[in-house]
Amino acid sequence: MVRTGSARRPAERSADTRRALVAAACDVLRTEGFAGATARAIAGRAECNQGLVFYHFGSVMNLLLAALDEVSARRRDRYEAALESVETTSELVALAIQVFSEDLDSGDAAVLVEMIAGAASTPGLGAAVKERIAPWNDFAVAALESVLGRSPILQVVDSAEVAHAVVALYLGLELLSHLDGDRAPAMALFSQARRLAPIVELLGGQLKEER
Amino acid sequence: MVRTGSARRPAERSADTRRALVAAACDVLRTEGFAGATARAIAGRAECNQGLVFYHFGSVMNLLLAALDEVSARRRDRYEAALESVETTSELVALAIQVFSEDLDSGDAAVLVEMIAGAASTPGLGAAVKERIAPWNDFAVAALESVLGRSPILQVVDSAEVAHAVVALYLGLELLSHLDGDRAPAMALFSQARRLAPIVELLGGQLKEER
DNA sequence: GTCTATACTTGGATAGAC
DNA sequence: GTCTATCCAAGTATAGAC
Repeated sequence: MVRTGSARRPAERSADTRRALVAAACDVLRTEGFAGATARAIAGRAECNQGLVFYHFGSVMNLLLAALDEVSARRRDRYEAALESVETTSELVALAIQVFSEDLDSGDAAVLVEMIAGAASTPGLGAAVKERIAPWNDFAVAALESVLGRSPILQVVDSAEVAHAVVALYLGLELLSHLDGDRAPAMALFSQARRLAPIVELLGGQLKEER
Repeated sequence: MVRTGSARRPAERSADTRRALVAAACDVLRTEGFAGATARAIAGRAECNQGLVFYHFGSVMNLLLAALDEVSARRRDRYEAALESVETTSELVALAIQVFSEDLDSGDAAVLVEMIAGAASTPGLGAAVKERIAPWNDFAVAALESVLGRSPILQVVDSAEVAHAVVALYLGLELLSHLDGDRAPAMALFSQARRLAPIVELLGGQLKEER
């Protein structure tokens, strides 16, 4: 018989606590920002003792990086799965909008932004965050190239640079939505993008007949 | 005879100190981020006593807001002056690139980003920052409308939404450049935009002959 | 107006009991 | 593994001397 709930085997309890702390770290980063992400605030949110932050992660910074890892891994999986089903520019735009919306709602984008903006305050944190951002950029490049692969549009724009712009736009929209406490402007932009996608498709010579 | 340097009339010394603290606050926000912008760090950078932060501004947060005011006012003046001489889309893009580059180099963009990202950690700060962002958005809208005024392009995109996207892109590019310690990707994007501007001009029916 | 000194608070981190 | 208690450093803010 396997017991459930809070009374489990030690190894499981430990894993539960780690998970709770990581989840709480994401939560606090989202709601209180990097400057508010203290050991006590996070442990309080996880409803566990403050000392456990240091027992499990050694330092607050390591816990925050673990939170960033968690978010990065979760999103990469989501992105890659979604990308499989995309072939046209319109579909890519729809996917991007879907994924952006999810990240704004879940707070994953906020975690990313707070860690990037907070990186300035701790030596070495910048490099660690940078490593964890790379997959997001790589995904954007891959997504663009999988769709624009043989399109003449690549003769006029560079996919790596467009990907960089898309990531920047993503981060900036999160900053503004979070400040406003209002996702409406981002959503309005998305619906414009949705309407414009077929036009880009046309310009790129990606009419359905040509595939 | 007017004395210069550090020995001046009391009122001038006071103003000098305030200016030094505001400048130091910008500097620290840029290099240490919001979380590193403490009274001691700022006073140290200004080479004055820590207690003067509270004498002149009452609290660290007020000083940071004064720094944001300073940056906002300075940039608004710069933008408005530059906007006067702009008529075509190509000119607008060139202006935007010029202004973006200046803000990345001077660190004004970093001040803005750090204050927005840091706003989450202090109740009430979000609203204060939001007020100070409004002019930036207003400028972007005015710039777009002054150029696209009678262009048919406004029948397919909304200038307020495009302006929002431009501001978001601006903030996102700052986040990424700052993390990378490298403005090259942003600059590469700018040069792409410069090449693409004439195409947009063409699509928008803004050929020189038509003016 | 500025400086020194200091009260008070919060946060990172560790030791030791359970 | 978790909790209590505690140390120490850093931060905000104020009082009082100059």
